[in-house]
Parts: sequence; structure tokens; C-alpha cells
Amino acid sequence: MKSAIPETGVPITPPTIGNGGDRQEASLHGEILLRLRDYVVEGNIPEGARVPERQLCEMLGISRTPLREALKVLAAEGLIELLPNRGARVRQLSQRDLEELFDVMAGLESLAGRLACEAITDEEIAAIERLHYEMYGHYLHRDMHGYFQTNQQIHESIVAAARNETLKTTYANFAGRIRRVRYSANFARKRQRWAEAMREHEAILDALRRRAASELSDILFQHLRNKRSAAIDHLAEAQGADLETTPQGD
Amino acid sequence: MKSAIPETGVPITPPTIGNGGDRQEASLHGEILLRLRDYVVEGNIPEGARVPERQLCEMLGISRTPLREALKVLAAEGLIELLPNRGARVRQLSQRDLEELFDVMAGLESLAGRLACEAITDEEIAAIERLHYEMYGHYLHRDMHGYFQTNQQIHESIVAAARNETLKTTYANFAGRIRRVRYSANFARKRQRWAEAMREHEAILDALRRRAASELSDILFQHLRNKRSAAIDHLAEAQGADLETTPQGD
DNA sequence: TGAAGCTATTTTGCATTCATTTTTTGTCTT
DNA sequence: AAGACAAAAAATGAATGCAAAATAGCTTCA
Repeated sequence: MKSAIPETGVPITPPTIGNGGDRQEASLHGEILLRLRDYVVEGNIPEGARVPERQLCEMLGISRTPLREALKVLAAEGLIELLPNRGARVRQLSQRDLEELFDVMAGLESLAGRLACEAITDEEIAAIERLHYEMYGHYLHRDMHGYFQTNQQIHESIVAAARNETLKTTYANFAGRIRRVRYSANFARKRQRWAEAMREHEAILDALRRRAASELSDILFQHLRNKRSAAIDHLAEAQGADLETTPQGD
Repeated sequence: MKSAIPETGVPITPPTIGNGGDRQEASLHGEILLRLRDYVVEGNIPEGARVPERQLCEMLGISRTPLREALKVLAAEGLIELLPNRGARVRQLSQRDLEELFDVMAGLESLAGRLACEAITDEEIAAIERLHYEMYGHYLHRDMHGYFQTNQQIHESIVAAARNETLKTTYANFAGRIRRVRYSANFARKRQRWAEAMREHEAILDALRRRAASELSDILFQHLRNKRSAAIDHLAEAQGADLETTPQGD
């Protein structure tokens, strides 16, 4: 009665996120880490569900030692919780946790914008402009999925332009933690919020062209803050609905 | 010839940094993690030195399993490197690494200041003012150690005022990574830089009193940027001197 | 009938053991 | 004598085994 994990074969997820993009692990432990991280980030394990080690071992076809090492790392990353003598649980993010995570993401993007102004090339700005127009197309066609993806590409481009691998890795880490939420938050976006976001993106581009570091920093922070509000609101509704179907763990 | 670790008993370091302040681990693995982290952060193992697991096990009086779990976590935190089949090394920070780390720290403090403006109380500001005057005293008395400590307290107070545990933990993590450098960088500070730093701190307090979020954000970033320059310069000298005494690992 | 207590099973935490890989050491050849 | 090859020693990576803790199941008693 506590399977928590579906019977599917283990899906190796696309090379999207992760710890920062290094997907060339050789050791078994490293491979397991990548697979487990994706498995959790993709949402294959219900939040707060207990996950017996034995089951994960069978699923992944390995012994408990490397699995436990991977679990420790995932716990350090904040994706799961490790209760002493009581196993691992997918970390349940409270509303407050989400607010905090969004704010830190906002701070990181704000920093990325500031640093990007110091080093970004005209070509990179042009590329972001192209993405912006592409996104505008998705907006006009009501293509939420495309909009979401392009939006994410824009933000990743800014982070890349910051020329700071440490920042990039940290950003990817936090992005992984709130990935599910972020996704549904974007889908939940009202059309009116879309329009706002488009205007904000235009302001971002404008500041970027002028290399106005602190101005861009402000705009990006506010932009993410607005996203935060949308996401939190949406999540509050969703969790309210969930309360009837999903009983609490304990 | 590869001891790398002195014969001393394992020192339990003071409860300063760590992962965020949670120092009530019950499990052996958790205890080991805290002790090892401090041990590394305190600089008891030479940079880049190879650290045989067996030796650490004897030193800590445990078997390899929990030790290896702790090593994996420390590697995820960026304190050590794990080379496949070739053991753990204390991560050697290049000059570029340091620049990146300082910039991320600057971004985090900048964010902390921004958030602090939303929630900080008059009492907290008063407390920071007291610290500021205390620091001024250390400055006048040329007490570098006291100055360093009080300075750190001020920055930690700002982070605390941000009311964001996630940010606090992340900040502590990065602080741990560059602790040694930061320390020596402060010691290396020229008196002229001291005067600048004092002025910057006054500007910080001013912006904080007015709850001028984006202004404070800018000032804090610049303040840390200046620290970065001082630290990097100092490190460049120190590393240059080291090159004659410390032969490279390989 | 229901709840409390006790036992059995499962699960976790850590130690130990086994298999590879790396590093060292010794020997041989040129 | 120097370099190269090979065997031994050591270290790492992973699996297995064992003790303690937790959960589940059963019995007993009110």
C-alpha cells in the first residue's frame, strides 16, 4: 500500500536541468544521482511520500550503498528530506518555502542581469531579441507551452551571459527545486499576466541594450517577484483542492 | 609522504558557519559531515592534497561507508573534488573561481539587503548601528581581528533581517567555501581600504534606515565587489609566493 | 468492540567483504 | 645506468551482512 513509485521502467529524462549540465558521469553513484534527481524533479514520486530504499534499488538495479550516497546528496540539494531511521521523503514545499525559493531565484536572476551587462555581446542581445519575438508569437497564438519554453530560454540566456559558472550551477539547482511548481504556475497564468510579462521582458531588453546594470537588476527582481505572486496564488488554490484527495503523510 | 593530515585529535570547531546553523545531528553520518566540513573549512587539509579514506576513517573512528556519504555531500557543496577512482581532494580554487564566488556572494547580500528593507525593524537597525560603531572602534584601534568579526556580524545581521531561511543557508554555504580566503583578505586590507569600507558601511546604514531597497541592493553589491578586488589582489600575491614553496599536486 | 501492549517483520544505519582500478615497486632489457 | 614492462600493494567503488530502530500485525484485556 506504499508503493509510491509506479511500475514503469526507469525513464531517463531529457538533458534539461540537473546540477549544472554535467551529464558525463562515469561512476555508478554519479549515474544514479543524475537519474534519481531527474526522477524526483520530474515529479514521479508524490510529494511527502515515503520511498523505501529497497524499492529504489530494485528499480535502478543497484545495491543500497550507491543509492544511499545519492540520497544524501539530493538531501543536501534540498530536493528530498532524510528523516533519521525513517527514510527519505520527497520534500514537501510549504507556501513559505516557495516564497523563499522564488525570492532567491529572483536575486540570482537579478545578479545575472547585473553581471551580464558587463560582458554580454551584441550578438547575444540579438539572440535574446529573437527569442523575445518568438515568445511574442507564442503569446499571440496562445501557445502556453511554447511561451513557457521560450521564456525559460530567455532567462537562461541572461544567466549564461553573466559568465559565471558558479552562478549558473546554483541557478540550475534552485530551478530544479521549484520546477514542477514553476511549470504549473506558468500554465496557470492569466492572459492579463501574460501581457504584463511581455512588457516586463521588453523593459529587460531595453535595459540590457543600454547595459544599465542596476536598472536591469531591479527590473529582473520585480519581474520574478510578479511571477512569484502568480505561482503562489496558483499553488494555494491547487493545494486547497489537493487537500480533499491527498491525505497527509502523517 | 602523503599524510596531508596532521596527527592531532579531531578538533570540533566552534559553532560558527556550517550549512546554516543546524548543529543537532543525530546520525553518525550527519555528525561526520559536520565535523569533516568544519575540518576542511578550517583549512586543516592543504588545498589540492589527496586525502586517503582510510586515514580519515581512523582519524574519525568510523568505517568507510558513512565517511564516503559525507564526502559525496561535501563534493556537492563544492568544498572538495571527487576524482573517479582517485579519491577526494580539497578543492583548489582558481582565481576565476574566487571571482565567481565573490560575485555570487555579492548577489546574495545584495538580495538580502533588498529583502531586509521590507521587513527589518527599527530595533534591528539600531543593533546594526551599534555594531557599526563597535567596528569603528576596532578601526581606530587597528584591531583587525575585532574589525573582521564585527564586520561579519553586520553582514550576517542583514542576511538575518531578510527573513529568508533558504537565503541564509545558501549564504552560509558560500561563506564556508571562501572562508579562508575571506579571512586573509580582510587581514591583508590596507588602511586605505578600511576607510573606504567604513564609508560604504555608513551608506549601507543610511539606505537601510530609509528602507531604500534597490539603492541598498546596489550599495551592497558594490561593497562586496570592492572586497572582491582586495581579496583577489591579495590572493594573487600569496599564490605567487606559494609557487616557490608548494609544488603542484601533479 | 475497541484500545493498549507485545511480538514479528521490515527498514534503516553502519561495518565488513569483494572486485577493479590505480599506484608503487621491482626487474629486465637495451 | 636509464627507461620500459610487469607484478605487487594499496586505494577506490560497490555489494553483502549484521545490529538497532521502526513499523505492522496480533493478542489480550477492559
